[in-house]
Amino acid sequence: MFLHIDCNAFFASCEVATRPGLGGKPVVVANDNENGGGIILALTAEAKALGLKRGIPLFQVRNLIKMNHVVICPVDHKKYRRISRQIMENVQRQEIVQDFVQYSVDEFFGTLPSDNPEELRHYATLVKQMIAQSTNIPVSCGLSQTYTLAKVATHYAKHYKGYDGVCLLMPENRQRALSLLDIADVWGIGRQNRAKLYALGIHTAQEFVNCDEKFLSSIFSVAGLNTWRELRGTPCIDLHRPTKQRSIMQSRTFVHMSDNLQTIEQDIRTYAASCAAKLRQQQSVCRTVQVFLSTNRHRQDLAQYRNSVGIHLPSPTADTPTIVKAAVSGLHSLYKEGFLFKQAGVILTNITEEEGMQLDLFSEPQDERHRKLMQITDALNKKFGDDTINFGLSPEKADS
DNA sequence: TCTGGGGTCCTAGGACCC
DNA sequence: TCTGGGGTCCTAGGACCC
Repeated sequence: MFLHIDCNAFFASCEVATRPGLGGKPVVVANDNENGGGIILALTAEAKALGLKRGIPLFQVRNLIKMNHVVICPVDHKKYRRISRQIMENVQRQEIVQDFVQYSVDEFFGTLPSDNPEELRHYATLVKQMIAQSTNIPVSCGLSQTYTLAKVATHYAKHYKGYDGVCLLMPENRQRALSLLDIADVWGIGRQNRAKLYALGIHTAQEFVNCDEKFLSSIFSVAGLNTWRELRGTPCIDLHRPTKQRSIMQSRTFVHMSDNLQTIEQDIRTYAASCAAKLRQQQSVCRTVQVFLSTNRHRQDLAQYRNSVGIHLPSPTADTPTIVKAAVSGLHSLYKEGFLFKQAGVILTNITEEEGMQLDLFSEPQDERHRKLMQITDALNKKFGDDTINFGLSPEKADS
């Protein structure tokens, strides 16, 4: 049986677990910036009870937050990654769950070697209790015959108190569970597919399951069909993924809209440099540097422009100056006067292993001095903090 | 005033080959 | 009436996820 473990309101739970005095209080985690922007990313049950929701901008609920003394915690991804790793290690050490994989910072999958409902429930409860004791993070567990069905089970474990955080979805109660589930709540059905299905009069997961396979394959891609098969009890999702990232991205929404190429360029340099550092951390090189630039899509009263460009490097590299230079040239090719920009970012793609990288016949071999410089920079930043040494962050020094 | 920031995979279509 | 017929590779963009 497949097991799915989902941390409840993970970011908010992490704050409550690590900051004394927050227990029982309404707490929201938001990517607040100095200007008061940002949106709610996670919230405790007490905050939900006040009518707050994930995804809404803080400025819309300032009064509600003030009146009810809601605690706002700035988002702290480092902390969440640390706690996530603890959970992972603790579950592995317990040796109950097999084929254990981390799916995201707050979700895990695995299998349990039993068909006996009571045994399964017992094991899942043990795992849940162990996580609560060792990290103070409440989790919900779902068990069923496929990953997708296990996530359905977790949905019920979360929303019905009677399950006490552990829900077992067996074939005999599957039809009932899927009849009560909105198709939009199924893993793999996003906004577009939901709209298509609603338009066809299909609203519940069971109605989707009842569809003819041939008919569905004319509307959906393989991903949609896999979801259909998984809901019918046939496992066909593989969660095995390469450990190294295949793209590395950094972007920001600006506090103030800007048409100033110089300041945007500064930001792009910073993003490109930190992407390059991440790339070296996983011992990889990239062949393409993508840059994107966008106006504020929420301001339909202003002229809109968004565009992106991919710069191909002559040979795969993780060299900061090379990547920064490419990103800057990409930005210059995108930039247009007469628009107020709100967001920009850099994405490194075409990532391969540093070992055995292919050199272009006509390109210069990687400058050994550059490599040394990168190594020393990374070592110093690791020892003394991320911003000890920066690269090419001021235009006049870009090529030095 | 004010609306994250990351990721993955798939597909359609164009360029190019013989 | 009727304008080859396969292939491969690459890329941008779209769909999904958290």
